[in-house]
Amino acid sequence: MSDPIFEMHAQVCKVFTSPKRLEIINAIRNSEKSAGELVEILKISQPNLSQHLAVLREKGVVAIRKEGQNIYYKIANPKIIKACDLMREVLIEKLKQDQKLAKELIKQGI
Amino acid sequence: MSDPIFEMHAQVCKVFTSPKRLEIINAIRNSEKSAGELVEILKISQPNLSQHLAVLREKGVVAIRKEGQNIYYKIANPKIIKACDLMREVLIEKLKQDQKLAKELIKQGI
DNA sequence: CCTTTGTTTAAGTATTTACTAAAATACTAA
DNA sequence: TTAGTATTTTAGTAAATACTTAAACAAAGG
Repeated sequence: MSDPIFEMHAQVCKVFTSPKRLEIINAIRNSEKSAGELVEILKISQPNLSQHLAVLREKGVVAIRKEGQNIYYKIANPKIIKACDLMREVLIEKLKQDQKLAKELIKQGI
Repeated sequence: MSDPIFEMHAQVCKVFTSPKRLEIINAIRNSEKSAGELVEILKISQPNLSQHLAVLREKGVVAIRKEGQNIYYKIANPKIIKACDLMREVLIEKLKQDQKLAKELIKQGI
């Protein structure tokens, strides 16, 4: 077994490893949304959405507010958005770099 | 299938979801290390380490330098370290918050 | 109480990921 | 070329994750 802090750290980061969870995080980054609203936005089944929300809750990256029959979700810590955005930038920069390399190879006729 | 950008974003973030990969990232955050050195540090088998390095390479988060028989690994983009550190802070803050809540409950005698 | 609406949980299956052991590749030096 | 060291790749298996369907739970209104 690895050091428990690395273990926990890895567990928290699992919130980012599903495109649907990333879409949820993106949908609630500026304003809270109910589970029903998220179903509309993501266009997935309610149980599937609910399971992804459960992952986000268990890892503590979302906070909830109950109002009547609705449950509203929001991001628990703004650092989550910062980290998420940074990784998006890493991806974009890598894609640009790959594209640049590809162009150079084509120019050289390889 | 989700939007390809969320799909790719999720793929990149998989580098953070193994405690061993986090330990590798931590080990090379300040200075490059060879695969052999990393085996020493992590205390895992060379094939297992090599597989984790392969994940890091495929996602483009590490850069390599070959020197003789050795292959040195370093972080490809400092934003990866920033994102990793932010998620660590999110974890720490959550642990502190949980601890605080637990204390309050005990004080109330619940 | 019964029904409706919003949401979660459970069960089953398919896919993905991680680990172990064995084999292969790459480079260096004798 | 042969041997030795560093590293990766492959194959097989065990464990974790994601999705679908069906069932359960919770709150509100008639």
